[in-house]
Amino acid sequence: MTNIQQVAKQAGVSVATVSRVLNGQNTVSSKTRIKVEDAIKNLNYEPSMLGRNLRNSESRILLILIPSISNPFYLEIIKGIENVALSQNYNILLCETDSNPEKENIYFDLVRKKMADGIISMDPAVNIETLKELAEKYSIIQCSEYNVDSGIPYVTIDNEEASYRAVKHLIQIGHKKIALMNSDERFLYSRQREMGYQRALEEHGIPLNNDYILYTKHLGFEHGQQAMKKILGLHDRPTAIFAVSDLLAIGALKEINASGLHVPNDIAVVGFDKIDFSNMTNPTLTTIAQPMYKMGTVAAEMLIDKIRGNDVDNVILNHELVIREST
Amino acid sequence: MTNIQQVAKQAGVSVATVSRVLNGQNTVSSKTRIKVEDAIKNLNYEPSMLGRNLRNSESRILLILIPSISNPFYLEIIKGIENVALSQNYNILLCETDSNPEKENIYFDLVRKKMADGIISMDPAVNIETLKELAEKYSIIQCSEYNVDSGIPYVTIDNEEASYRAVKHLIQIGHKKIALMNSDERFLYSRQREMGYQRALEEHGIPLNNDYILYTKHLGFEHGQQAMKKILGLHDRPTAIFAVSDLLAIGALKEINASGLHVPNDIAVVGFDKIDFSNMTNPTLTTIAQPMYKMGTVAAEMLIDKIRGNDVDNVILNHELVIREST
DNA sequence: TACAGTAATGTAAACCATTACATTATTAAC
DNA sequence: GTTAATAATGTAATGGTTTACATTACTGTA
Repeated sequence: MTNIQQVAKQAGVSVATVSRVLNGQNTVSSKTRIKVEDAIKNLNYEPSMLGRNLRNSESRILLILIPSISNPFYLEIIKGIENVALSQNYNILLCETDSNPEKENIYFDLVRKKMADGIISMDPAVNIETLKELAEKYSIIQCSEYNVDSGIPYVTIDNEEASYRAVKHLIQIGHKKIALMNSDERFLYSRQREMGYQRALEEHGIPLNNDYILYTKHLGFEHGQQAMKKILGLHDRPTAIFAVSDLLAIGALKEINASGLHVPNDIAVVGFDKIDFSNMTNPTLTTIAQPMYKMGTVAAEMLIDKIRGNDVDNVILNHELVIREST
Repeated sequence: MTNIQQVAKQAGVSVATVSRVLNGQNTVSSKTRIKVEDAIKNLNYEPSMLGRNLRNSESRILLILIPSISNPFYLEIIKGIENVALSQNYNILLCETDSNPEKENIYFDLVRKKMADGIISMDPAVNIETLKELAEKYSIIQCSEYNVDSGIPYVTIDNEEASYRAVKHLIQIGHKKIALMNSDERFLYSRQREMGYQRALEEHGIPLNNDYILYTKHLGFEHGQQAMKKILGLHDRPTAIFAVSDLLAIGALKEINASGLHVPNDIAVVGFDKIDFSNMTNPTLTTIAQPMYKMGTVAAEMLIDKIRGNDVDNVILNHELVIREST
């Protein structure tokens, strides 16, 4: 494998000059530049990132922590991150934690060992204590899920308001018996969305009914089905479901269909996220659109900024209610 | 940031000894080992992958080339790859090419620049000439889609046979007018699946009808919808659809539902891949299950083997017909 | 006690590029 | 033609490991 010394020798210059040509510095005379470029072509030389990275003490790799790659919610975010990263000569390492602390730690080690320059964490179940500790030495951003008092910069949406709007929409089209299919109260977004749900009900004088609030362990399709089974078993069945994730909503949809009831005539359903699939179901799903791509680009910009040593501010992005066939 | 010299100094030994402790070599006396371990703990030392990688001329990163991260077909494969990779101390760089040669080239550069130790290509639209050239110098495996004469090792399934079985199933439950919703004939899997389709028809004395064979540009949901629209417009409508991808099939399903027809009573539908979502549709989708996770693990094992300098053989995995509500 | 043989440790080069600083070449001005 | 100023190039250290080879410390035996 050719290295920079061999190029220098072939071109009859010093390695410093070759390096300068490589990095596009303008202190090289065009005569020598051409000599060097010829030598590079001749020898088929490709500069080694290994040497460069060591010298520059950087890996040019960004870590993306997600709980599960199967949740399409993250896909658009990742695309956003990737585009910004690539444009700045960074690459991304996608890390699926399965919300498993051990796996998480393997990935944290990558940044400790200089294999990664920073982290964008999207895992709601991340070990926040470790993350805080890590954030003292390394560049870290939280995306979507965050912790207010951690001091770690984040980009997210206003979950409380989004949830409020979804529920208000259901109320406005005449529903009074509205169930909330929530995830796990450990997560901030879950608590915030529940608050929005409560606020909408209160504002319209609808009393809270605890039978109508369900929690699921995970945001998977099957969990939506299970939760919906419980709801269908209630003696006083709700006429509308607000699920905090499209996957849950799609599970609910499936279960309602299976029970012979009709959406939206018998039960209306609202989801959250506007994943691609929410448009492929029958009926299509009313949902809250998160600006996922944008969230990704912002997160990546924040992280790269932080890596460069700048201070970055938190960002709250706008959401949108998308009304489709399920309501 | 502490380095190995500082640890050596603190422990009162040489860097070689520290390195030996780090790499678990057994030529270190337990007395010194303890000294070194104490120093490591004291100084909070973490070995730098940058130095190590340079010295070892490796990056411990594997490149995964996929056309689109949005196609769930790849997700399980990726999980398989990742598990094997992690267990062998490799990390994976997920690269979405969008079947765009420029983007592809950015990623190829990573291996040229030693930023990656090898490639698993899953992109049917990959530039095979470049890939072949690259394969002479670097370790490369093709997964799912492959090229017979490229000399690049691959892991895949028997597409012709799988397709044959899917169509035969449709024939056995009484269908004679069976449409094939194919992708692009440029791709080997596409040609192979068409051959399986033809063989099944021939074997049962059903004449080929070219109106029943459609091609789509991409494997997306919308392309399935569009193709289905065309099919529904035929004066002699088929009674069954075999789509070469679940996403296409789901698009078809949606379109059939929208037109007021019933699946499977009016039109039966078979997909391909058994992605998670194929079980969430209404009705659930009959499909060919590819052993995606297994395919991933095998691909990763092959690649790591190749990186180690061993020769590897091609692998053909088994598929399975999963009969569900849509037929 | 001396010596061979083995176990433990150390020295220094290698991996490859970048860059502060030093040196040499060139240009401009008088 | 000299000198000063600037442009172009070179030298050598640096980043952090690993490891072949060299050296030293130990063990057991005669």
